[in-house]
Amino acid sequence: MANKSCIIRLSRYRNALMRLKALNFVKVFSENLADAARVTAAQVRKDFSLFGISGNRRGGYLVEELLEQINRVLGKDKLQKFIVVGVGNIGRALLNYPGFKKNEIELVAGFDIDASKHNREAEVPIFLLEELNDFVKDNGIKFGIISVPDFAAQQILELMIQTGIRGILNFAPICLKEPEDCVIRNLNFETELENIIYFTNVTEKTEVR
Amino acid sequence: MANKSCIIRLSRYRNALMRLKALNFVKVFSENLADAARVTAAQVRKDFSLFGISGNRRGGYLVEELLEQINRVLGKDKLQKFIVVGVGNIGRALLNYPGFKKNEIELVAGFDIDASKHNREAEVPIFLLEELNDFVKDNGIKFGIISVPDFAAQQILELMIQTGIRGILNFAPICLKEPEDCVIRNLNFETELENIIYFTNVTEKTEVR
DNA sequence: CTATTTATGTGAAAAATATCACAAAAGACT
DNA sequence: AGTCTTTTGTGATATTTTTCACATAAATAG
Ligand SMILES: NC(=O)c1ccc[n+]([C@@H]2O[C@H](COP(=O)([O-])OP(=O)(O)OC[C@H]3O[C@@H](n4cnc5c(N)ncnc54)[C@H](O)[C@@H]3O)[C@@H](O)[C@H]2O)c1
Ligand SMILES: NC(=O)c1ccc[n+]([C@@H]2O[C@H](COP(=O)([O-])OP(=O)(O)OC[C@H]3O[C@@H](n4cnc5c(N)ncnc54)[C@H](O)[C@@H]3O)[C@@H](O)[C@H]2O)c1
Repeated sequence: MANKSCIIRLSRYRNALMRLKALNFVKVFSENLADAARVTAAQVRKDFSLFGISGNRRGGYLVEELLEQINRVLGKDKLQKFIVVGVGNIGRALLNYPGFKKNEIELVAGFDIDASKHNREAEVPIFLLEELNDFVKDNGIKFGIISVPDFAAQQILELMIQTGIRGILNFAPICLKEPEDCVIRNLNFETELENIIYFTNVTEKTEVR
Repeated sequence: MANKSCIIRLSRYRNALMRLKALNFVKVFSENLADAARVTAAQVRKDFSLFGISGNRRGGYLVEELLEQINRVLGKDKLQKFIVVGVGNIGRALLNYPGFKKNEIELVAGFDIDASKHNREAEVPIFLLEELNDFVKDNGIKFGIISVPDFAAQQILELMIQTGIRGILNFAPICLKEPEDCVIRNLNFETELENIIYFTNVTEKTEVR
């Protein structure tokens, strides 16, 4: 089975292809995609090979066709709906972001315990947490985003699982455990910053060669 | 040299240790840290071994001491200052987040081309983009965050490099290339969501075993 | 129509990363 | 003081991931 980094790369190829398409490009070479995704050309071709995606020898790949094939792999052939729990700074930023819609991702509703965030008339409605269960079940939602404070994250995870959510992006700085039948990706900005700090310092020291 | 995932894990161990410390725990075992970071105990010990971090056979590790050692590795023994370019939804969320301060990370200023975002009296001041160069040089800032729209990202990267910034977290959905002497981490929410969509669908299909 | 060029597709090789498994150290118990 | 128990620390081993390198197919040119 494909691994996580492989799928990240597919997303990046896709991103590049969308831009090329917008510029009316017809063909693209593994070399080009490699540049866009910051990997080697061999990696690009190997990734495609894994999913049986093929181009034309000598002619490279047709942008339109390749995009379609990647879309199929990534489940972008249909709109994917997410709900957001925790409508604070991050939650709001996500709900306001217009870029998702262009990519077959839709954040359909927000949920919060704070009644002052409640607004069922908004373009993307914000409901009370108690309404989560019914909403998810009625609308067959499979995906959720956790953007509540750390101490509430585990509890929200359990609630989401109960309602039937199967894939979660977690912004709380707690490493949530993947239950049996659910995929979780923990994103921690602080960890990202610490990574940058470490590698910046290391390369500075290493440079004295 | 340590790799990226290894440093991510160190951050996670650190996060867990901070919580244990707050609860007045004195000792911790590799098994405990493994649980917190969702890895194996052998991995934890191997990671420590790589940095010459050692505990007491039989006695595990002393929380306080271990924390200090990890802090040293991660550069958390002194405050690390970041600037943020692009004070929109994401930029604002970051600048408002109080959690960074507790972890020796400080976002010291924001910069934006939009004059209406400008506010040099705010707790964290927001300056005009033109002021970036002097500010970074005068204050010896090494780290930056890019949270401008995708079309502006490359240009901001180049500007940051010129001013002397050496480590960057990029939120724009463009895979920026690492220049020679600079570390860049590209974070793309859409890619993260696509990852979740893919693996949720795959595990659903795989489950029919 | 044949030769040449060029980019793909993919096994084989190499490199990177994670796991195993167990000797060694140190506290606990008698 | 000696034995037992438990957990670390780390070479050896296994697995995963990436890169290499080249045969193969298609397009172009002569
Ligand atoms: N803002 C940042 O830049 C940033 C940086 C790093 C990490 N994070 C993490 O991301 C998460 C969200 O951050 P934020 O800045 O948006 O926080 P925030 O405090 O602005 O918003 C949190 C929201 O969650 C709601 N909430 C609290 N408990 C809830 C519950 N049980 N159920 C439903 N809603 C609940 C609150 O009412 C609030 O609206 C936090 O875990 C934070 O640690 C944020
Ligand atoms: N908000 C989200 O949830 C989300 C999700 C995915 C990706 N992103 C990406 O993160 C980045 C920031 O998103 P956002 O929602 O905060 O956008 P935003 O539009 O709210 O804010 C962008 C800010 O950048 C400023 N800006 C524009 N050009 C600039 C320049 N050349 N120099 C300095 N400032 C400049 C604008 O004035 C604005 O204040 C974007 O690249 C976006 O694609 C955001």
